[in-house]
Amino acid sequence: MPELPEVETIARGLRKTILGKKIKSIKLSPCRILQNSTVCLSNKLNRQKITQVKRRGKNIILHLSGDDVIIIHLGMTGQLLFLTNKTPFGKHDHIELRFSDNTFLRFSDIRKFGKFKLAKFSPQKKLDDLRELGPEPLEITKDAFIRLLQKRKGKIKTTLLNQRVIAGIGNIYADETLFEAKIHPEEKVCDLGPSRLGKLHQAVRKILKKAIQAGGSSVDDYLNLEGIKGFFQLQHKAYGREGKPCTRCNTKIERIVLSQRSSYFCPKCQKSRGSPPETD
DNA sequence: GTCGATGTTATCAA
DNA sequence: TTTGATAACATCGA
Repeated sequence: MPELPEVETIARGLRKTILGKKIKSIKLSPCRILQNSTVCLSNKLNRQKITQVKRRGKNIILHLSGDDVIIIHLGMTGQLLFLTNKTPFGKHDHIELRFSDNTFLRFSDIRKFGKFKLAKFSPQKKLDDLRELGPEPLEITKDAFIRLLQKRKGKIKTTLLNQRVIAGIGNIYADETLFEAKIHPEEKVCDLGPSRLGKLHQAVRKILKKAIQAGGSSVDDYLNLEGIKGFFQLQHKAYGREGKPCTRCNTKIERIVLSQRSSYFCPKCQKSRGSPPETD
């Protein structure tokens, strides 16, 4: 499931493989992933160069030589693959850009929750798809993070998953982050207090950075551009570890359902304890 | 062969 | 305003 570290890994790969290349042709099988008409897409993309590759939350943004951008969201099972040989379209392959040096960028998506969209870019106006996103977790300062979260009413896990609050965190990194910060997923954000929110900010930075270094987590189907797995799943301490011993205290990791998703946590390390008295 | 789990976002209801 | 449920979709495993 591509979250910030996986998407960042892919964006870095794209800069190494397709930056500056010219689109020669495009191949697509119409489906809901495509947000534009196929005719319009082919016409507009032809002969354009990839001038910039960016990431915002879980979105990849390819800037083109005109004032167009391609916005890609991988959903749950979306994959981007860089190919140097012509290989036939499989059942789950949906879009392919062919570059003038006969290399290819292919978008595959088993469950078709991904998005591929061509949009107009202007430096003044934020793109529709990105406007509602909260700040980048690796860019926001500790003070701003605390101020941002203090306003929220819900449970901390649900809040971390909300892209409008903070962008790029999904189920895996929410669980890993809360484990690192020793916070129970069901704890109310407003009960955490500035000191524990500060710890959480630190944990978010630590976990996301380590995950990017490891090339992301390959839980069932994530692969990078070259088709290679990430390594961070080997360092997961909470996610997917129900019944296994906590790496800190040996207590069995528990699983509960929150916002219709699994939440894994250590019942001993991550006790709900409300706001401790603040000394300052 | 059926059913539940997987987890992202848009949309709609409360 | 905010939260919660549901649908979109395909595969895997019990």
